[in-house]
Amino acid sequence: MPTDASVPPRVRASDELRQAALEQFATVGFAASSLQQIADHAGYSKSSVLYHYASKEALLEAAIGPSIDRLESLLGDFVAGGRSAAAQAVFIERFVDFLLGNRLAVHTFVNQGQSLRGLPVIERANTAIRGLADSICADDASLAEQMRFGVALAGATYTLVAGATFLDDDEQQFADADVRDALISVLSELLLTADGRPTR
Amino acid sequence: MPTDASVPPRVRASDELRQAALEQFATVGFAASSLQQIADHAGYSKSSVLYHYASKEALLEAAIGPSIDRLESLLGDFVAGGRSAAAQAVFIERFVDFLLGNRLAVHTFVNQGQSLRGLPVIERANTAIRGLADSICADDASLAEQMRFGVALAGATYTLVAGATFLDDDEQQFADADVRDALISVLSELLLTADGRPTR
DNA sequence: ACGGTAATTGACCGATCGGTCAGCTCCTGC
DNA sequence: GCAGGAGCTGACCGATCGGTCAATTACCGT
Repeated sequence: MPTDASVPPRVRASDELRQAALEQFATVGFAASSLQQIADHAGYSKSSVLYHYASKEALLEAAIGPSIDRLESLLGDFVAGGRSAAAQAVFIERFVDFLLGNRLAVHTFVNQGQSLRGLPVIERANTAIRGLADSICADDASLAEQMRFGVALAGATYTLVAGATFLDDDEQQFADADVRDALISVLSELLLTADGRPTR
Repeated sequence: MPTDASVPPRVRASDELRQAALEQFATVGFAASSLQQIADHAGYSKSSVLYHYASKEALLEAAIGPSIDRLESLLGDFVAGGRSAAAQAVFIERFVDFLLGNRLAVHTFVNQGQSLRGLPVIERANTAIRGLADSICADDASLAEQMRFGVALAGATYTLVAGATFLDDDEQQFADADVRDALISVLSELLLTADGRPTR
């Protein structure tokens, strides 16, 4: 009789495994993550992992694919929406929210996008990142201009995503909302070129 | 009789192996680099690798240790030299030169500093990077201020070091000198706070 | 009560991993 | 001429890798 009172709390094994795999991939890397470790971490056997996911590569696809979808969607909206200062500001906000909401996945395909070349899902991620850089950076921009974009995107991503490694432990406890605001302000400062700042 | 006319051109096997290992570690990652691959890439056998270097970890130490030494030295000079705007400008220049001259090693210990935790040489690198962030960033800085530093350092590092993955192939051919100038100007813009810019 | 399917597991496979060891070829000092 | 060390290598070791497979369990509609 209860529509869904007893069913919803149960977590699906495939979801638990996918989450455990994502954490392993992000923290120790795809190559160094064994199916055995992932299974142990999730409380299943290695065979169960391979029952739910056809291969280690399929597990990576399931772990980071959705985040790449969101990035592609974000990128598509931006390309379609023009490059006015207002549109860029909106994009920066959405991009920071994307980073905050997909830290582990972004960490995985940004940090390992080079070493894992050849895997289809990684190629998709690299293509999206490349498109991101191309679309936000005018083709005729000077080298300094391009460098500014590169530093902003890479810096924001790396700071958020790998900050756990290098920042003070104190800073770890900053609320995401504060980090979000600070990051948006720094990115705006770097990326909004419509405010009359010349090449340099 | 010739003092060193015939000897110097010969390259030492240990150097060839160290260089091949560095390239493998930077491009496919430490975990995914096998001693066999490194040996093949350098034109030796796996046994030869283990003759010159006691272990895979010792090979990593030999490959990136010297670069970490230089980073520590750079950091020590900066700490001892005060934090005037002029000193910061000099530091930025030296830091960019360090990045340009140690791309592969920096790529290795920045990108894998988290996943390879526990290896002594990696701990040393992480400590140096942490010291870099602490020393260039005032303790009482606002979150936005700290974020600016984080974005600058991480962005500069990642842009230079992993840029090959995401930047246009066209940009690959920019001369190092041009990249150096552009990067120094962007970093100066972000890091030099003595020019009267307030927190935001 | 029963047939079927989804879920889970341990046993097992070939390949490859980092590392050890004995032996081989040189070159050099005596 | 020869002892000896440096450089280099193939054979080999136990461990672990990703992946296959058959068997077991639990739950389902009929």
